[in-house]
Amino acid sequence: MSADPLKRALLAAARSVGAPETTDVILERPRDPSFGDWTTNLAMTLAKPLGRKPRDIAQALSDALDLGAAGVAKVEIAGPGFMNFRLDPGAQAAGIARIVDDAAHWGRSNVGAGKRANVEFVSANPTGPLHVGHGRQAALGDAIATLLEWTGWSVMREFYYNDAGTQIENLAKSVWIRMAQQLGIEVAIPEGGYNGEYIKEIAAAVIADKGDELILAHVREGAEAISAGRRPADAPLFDRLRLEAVAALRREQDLDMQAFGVKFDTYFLESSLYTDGKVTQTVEALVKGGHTFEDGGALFLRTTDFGDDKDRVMRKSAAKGGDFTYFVPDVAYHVGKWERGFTRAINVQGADHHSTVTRVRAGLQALEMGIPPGYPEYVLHQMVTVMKGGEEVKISKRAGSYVTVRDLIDWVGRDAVRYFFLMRKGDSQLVFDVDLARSQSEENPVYYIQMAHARMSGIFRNWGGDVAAIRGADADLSQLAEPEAQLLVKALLDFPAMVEGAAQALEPHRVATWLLETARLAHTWYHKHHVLGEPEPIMRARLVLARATQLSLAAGLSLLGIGAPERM
RNA sequence: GCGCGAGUAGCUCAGCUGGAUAGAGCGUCGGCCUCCGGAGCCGAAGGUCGUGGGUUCGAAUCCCGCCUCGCGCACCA
Repeated sequence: MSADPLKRALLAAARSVGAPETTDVILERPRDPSFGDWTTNLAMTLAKPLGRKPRDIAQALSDALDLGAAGVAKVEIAGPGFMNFRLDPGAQAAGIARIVDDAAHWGRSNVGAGKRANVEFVSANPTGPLHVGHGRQAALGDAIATLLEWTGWSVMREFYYNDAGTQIENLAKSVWIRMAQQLGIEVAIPEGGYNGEYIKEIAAAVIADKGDELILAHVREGAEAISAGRRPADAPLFDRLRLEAVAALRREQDLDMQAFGVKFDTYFLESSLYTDGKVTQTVEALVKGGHTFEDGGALFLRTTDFGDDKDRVMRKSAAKGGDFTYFVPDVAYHVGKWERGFTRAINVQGADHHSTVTRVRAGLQALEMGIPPGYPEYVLHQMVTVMKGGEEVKISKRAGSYVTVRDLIDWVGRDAVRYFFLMRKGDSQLVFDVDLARSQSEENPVYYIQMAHARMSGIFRNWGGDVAAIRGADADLSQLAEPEAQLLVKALLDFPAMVEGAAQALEPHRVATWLLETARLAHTWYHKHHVLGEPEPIMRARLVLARATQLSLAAGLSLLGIGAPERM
């Protein structure tokens, strides 16, 4: 029994005592279960419009309430005017019939009504393997996208490659230097260069592949130029190295995401914004709109008109190279998202990028093209600390200076990595305990939840019947009257509302919390009450509950991209 | 200094958008293996919700001040 019949009955009761047409009924789960199954503060909110005491109103509402229609066994008035409802246990348990009868839609809703949302996440520069922060973004972004899909949005998962700009230039220079070193030339990696193992691998691959064409004198000249802070004279070779390096790292990052089970619909290249002319178009539109000015040879956008604390440079002065700063393509990129028809754009990023939020939005507002001020939305997450053997891990062999997503997956497996990244809300810092994630014991929440699912599956294995054919009508669900069964039933019936709330708040951790709690209730019920070997009516009812539990746990796990094993 | 985030049990964290006696996991202590998987279950102890004010019937939750920690404050991305 969901809250809906109760809500309708209360609304009718409210009308009959003279409540305004606009009255809304808010039902909540009481914090303390001994207060009942549902509670409402309706009488208190009606106190002012009706000019009566809350407790009197509560009594009048209680008298007017159609208990049968509401599925309520008992109403209590408590405290300043709360109304507590205890549902009829049979009526409540009957609610789980719809879980097993229509498993494919359980937990899904349609508030998004097919509107288009773009979820952009990871968006790493192709300059190195993905680090743990990207892992958190991947887990968050993928889960948020799934949550939106479950609530009726049409979602595109997008990865934005910053494949233009200074960092890529540094990447190419680093590869050049490693190549030179491997050819016997003595040079050092310059300031700001990359020095992970993977750079050596790329350099070695280039030599192996194109060794015959390499002109040693050019390599030497380039190495010296890079050391002196310039570009190599052999521009075609430098270009080639850049492309090789970017391609190699994109392959590597793709493999990382594949290992993590994350699939993107679109890979968007920053460089395409330049080749398509979108960047210059955006700049022209901004200049035309009158929100720009020049100072010291640089072109500024007056972002302070839109809440920024200082104006930002769009195009550097000639003395600084005359390039656009990164946020210009970023604005052009988001114009593109809007033009592609995404009424929502959600960006999942590390909190260290939060300064870009105001800037990008300011750029979009300055264009005055009707984009809402809150576009795009941002989900920013705090830093991740990796702990192993009681100590913080900072170094990865391949990447050199940071722990990679691949390291984590290798250590603890995909499911545990996903869960650990999602069990905390994004805006709190996360301690990733590798030893805990790896342990196959009750301490590990992932195993605990998966075990609950496996146990339900185990019941069906021993039963031997056709699990998929189990229907609510096969059983008298009022048999599920024990406290342990009722608590589990309530948790299961909360699932759709939980999903909707998590989707609306863009907070996948609510799913993780729900899973852990529901798994606990499932273990407790399983331990206390047997399914098989009980009298037929009881067994039938418990099979339905076990099936509803199995389906709900599997649904919650799949929302987070985690497997639901039939056996452990 | 300014902006953003965090501060809740010994530890790691929830707290459903302002509700009743603030919860979970781990850890600690104490129980439970003839039982659909003990990779488990049950119970107990444990908190001045960083701090000082304010808003109201009611605050961990909203507002202001202060303290601590993290991140960011480029003509880098």
